[in-house]
Amino acid sequence: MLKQYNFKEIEEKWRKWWEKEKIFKFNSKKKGKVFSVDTPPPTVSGKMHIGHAFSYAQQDFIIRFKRMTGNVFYPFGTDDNGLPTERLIEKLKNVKSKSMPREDFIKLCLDTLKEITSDFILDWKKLGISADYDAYYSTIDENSRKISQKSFIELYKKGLIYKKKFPTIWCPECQTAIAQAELEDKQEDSLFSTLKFMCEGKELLIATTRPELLPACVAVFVNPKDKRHKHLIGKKAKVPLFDFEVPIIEDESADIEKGTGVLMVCSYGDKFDVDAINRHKLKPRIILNEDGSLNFGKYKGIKVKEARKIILSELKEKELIKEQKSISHVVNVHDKCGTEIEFLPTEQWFVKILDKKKKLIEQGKKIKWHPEFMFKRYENWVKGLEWDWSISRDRYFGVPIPVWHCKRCNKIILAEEDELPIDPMQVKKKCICGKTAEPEKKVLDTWATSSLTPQIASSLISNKVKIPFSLRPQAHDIIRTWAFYTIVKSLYHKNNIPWKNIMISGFVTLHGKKMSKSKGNVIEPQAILEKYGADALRFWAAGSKLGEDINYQEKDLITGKKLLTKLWNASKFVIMNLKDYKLEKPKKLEKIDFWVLQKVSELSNEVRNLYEEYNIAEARKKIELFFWHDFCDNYLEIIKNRIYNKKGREKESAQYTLYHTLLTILKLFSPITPFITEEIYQNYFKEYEKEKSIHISKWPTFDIKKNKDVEELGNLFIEILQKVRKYKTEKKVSLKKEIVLQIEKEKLKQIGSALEDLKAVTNAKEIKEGPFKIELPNP
RNA sequence: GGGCCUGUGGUUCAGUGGUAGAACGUCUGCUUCACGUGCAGAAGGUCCGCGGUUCAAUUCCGCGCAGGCCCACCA
Repeated sequence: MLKQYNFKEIEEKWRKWWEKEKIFKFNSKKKGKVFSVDTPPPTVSGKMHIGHAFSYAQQDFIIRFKRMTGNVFYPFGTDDNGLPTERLIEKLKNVKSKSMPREDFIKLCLDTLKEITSDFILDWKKLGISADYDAYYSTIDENSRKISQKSFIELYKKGLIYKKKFPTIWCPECQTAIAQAELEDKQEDSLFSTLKFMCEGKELLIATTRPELLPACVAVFVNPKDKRHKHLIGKKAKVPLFDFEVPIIEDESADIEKGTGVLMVCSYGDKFDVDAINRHKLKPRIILNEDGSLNFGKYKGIKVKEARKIILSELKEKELIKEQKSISHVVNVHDKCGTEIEFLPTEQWFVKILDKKKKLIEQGKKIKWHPEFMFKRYENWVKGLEWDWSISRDRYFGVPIPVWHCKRCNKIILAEEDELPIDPMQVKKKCICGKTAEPEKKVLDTWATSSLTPQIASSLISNKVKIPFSLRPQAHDIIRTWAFYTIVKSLYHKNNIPWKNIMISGFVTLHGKKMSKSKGNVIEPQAILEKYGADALRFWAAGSKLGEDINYQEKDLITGKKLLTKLWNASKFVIMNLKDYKLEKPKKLEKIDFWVLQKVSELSNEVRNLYEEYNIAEARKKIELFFWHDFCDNYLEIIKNRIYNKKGREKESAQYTLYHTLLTILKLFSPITPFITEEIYQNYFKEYEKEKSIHISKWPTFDIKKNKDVEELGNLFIEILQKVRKYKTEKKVSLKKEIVLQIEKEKLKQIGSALEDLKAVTNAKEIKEGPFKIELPNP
């Protein structure tokens, strides 16, 4: 100790020591109620990003606090299968999964993950995330696969999972079905063309942005209330360029105001088309392949966007376009790759959710949301659901769906529980009819597994922690996926909520804008760790209200670093002056000492309540204000005289106060800045305190009865001190300049035995009785 | 179009039914004895606008305006 504070050296030292000594290892025998955390398993992606750093830091504050008031189960996992992982591996290894043998690609994924995962996790450790890294899972490991497949089988048996051939949301880039939750908006420029359909020799105008779907047109809708078009109902319309006829049908959904009031229905332009075609039992014309290319005639193999151009120019050539204008509209794209989605009828597996919306909202209500308004986002999402949860993906690297189909009798054969985990591609099964069954090739979407993280985490410790867990921490962007799906699974499997509390972090923005790689406004946490250290980064993350976005500014990290320096220097001073401290409580405490102990005791309780309420920012502010101003600027100045010049009880009283006040400050700060507080604790307090690490020490409590007189004395004392300081500043003299002080009789009486302290800290030559007055002595 | 969030000194943000706070920035001053990465002091705000409830509104309610996020709109 007692040198310059070197965060790099110190943070690395304690990170390694915590790990070696297993300070954060879960111990089911430890006393106290277990606070269990359904830790978010980050998607393996090479590097931690700033949003991770922000939200994991926020959850770690709560968890480190909880550890000081009880027992904690804080596992750690990585989410490393499914589309995001496939895309990562494709990028890292410059391959395409669909152009490789399935087995080879899976092996490449597993091997690559082995290479990169430990480096990836290291970022979390560097940030000081106090998880039990031994309680580790990967969402593709054997145990997770088993739990995930078991869940599939259970839900299938309960009739909550079904398979259906249905036009579903399809990504032509990733060539798989995806779920509603994976859609994103994207603003796109487009041409809005009014085309000439024909009906009984007359032009029938229909506007569209998707002329390439003309060959998939199956009907034309008009509104029965539309006087202009009513007479057309029941007749046929001829599709321009392709010259086939489709029925004109009355349907209320045709908006009289929109476009020309006439609407073409294609298989499939959007969700509306899917519903319309089902409603009228029309026969779809499927013109798209799975890779988004057209499948017929001279357009064979041409991708949608290219085909659109060709068809438009052909329409133009034949003068079939009445009118055309450029518009900008919003289209749905796949969140993983930004590709416009299509609707393709494929056979997929779904979890029933649409008929349980009400129940799912009720479940959400039973959970305590921090902040509360985040529940609304959940509720809105559930209310707006239009599809059952599509869980199958036409990909390779995921948890296999543990079923076989018999082509002869159309039966589904489920894997037995004791075979799990199983890859149906590797195991032959016979149907009872005797025929060899076909293995299911599709895999489960990654959310189908990560929605089981409470079960997976619990299984790591022989299910010693039950569902519901105490807390799910996560960011708000995945309420509609991770939070929602976990609530679904927990309801279906356990008829329970997955956790009692959910805390939701905001985003990190830069100049008010969301950070994103494409915008190029990304700040990397690794660079912050390098320059300012984990404690400073955490201190920054502790400054924002839970759920609110935080606007990144480098100056906030400088503020954090300054706080750490101050904490270091103050501790240095205190410890230096505790060399001859006898560890005993003096028989009688000086009044000012009692005043500070009383304050720190109150602070400890307040901060405890704030942490309990997830109000980290307020807790940080309270500790900071007390530490910097009450403790450093005032108290340390006041007791310097007694420390330097006195002996015996007067000094011991100050030493006792210094010891307990500093230790308390360190403990209160320790959830936020774990490294520096551990360093100071280990350097001095460890010798006298029982606990091996400050992070497993008890939350400080004081056996102090609040004394109003002492509080008033303290306030008066500080008021006088401030007046003296102001006087000296205005006179432009040093704060150490000697003065003569005059104080009213009443107040002198109140100050009583603290007069000596007052005299010393104001450097008063004498304190006289009389109307309040400050004077510089005559030269 | 619907839902939610935000709007407070130059900047970033706390906060409260009764004189408005912090950090940074700015200005002035102060260095033997933890820290000048410090200490002391100061300047700086019709708390987005308009209504309503109230003895009292920056705070509660309603309506606007502005920004953000999510959803819907893709004829």
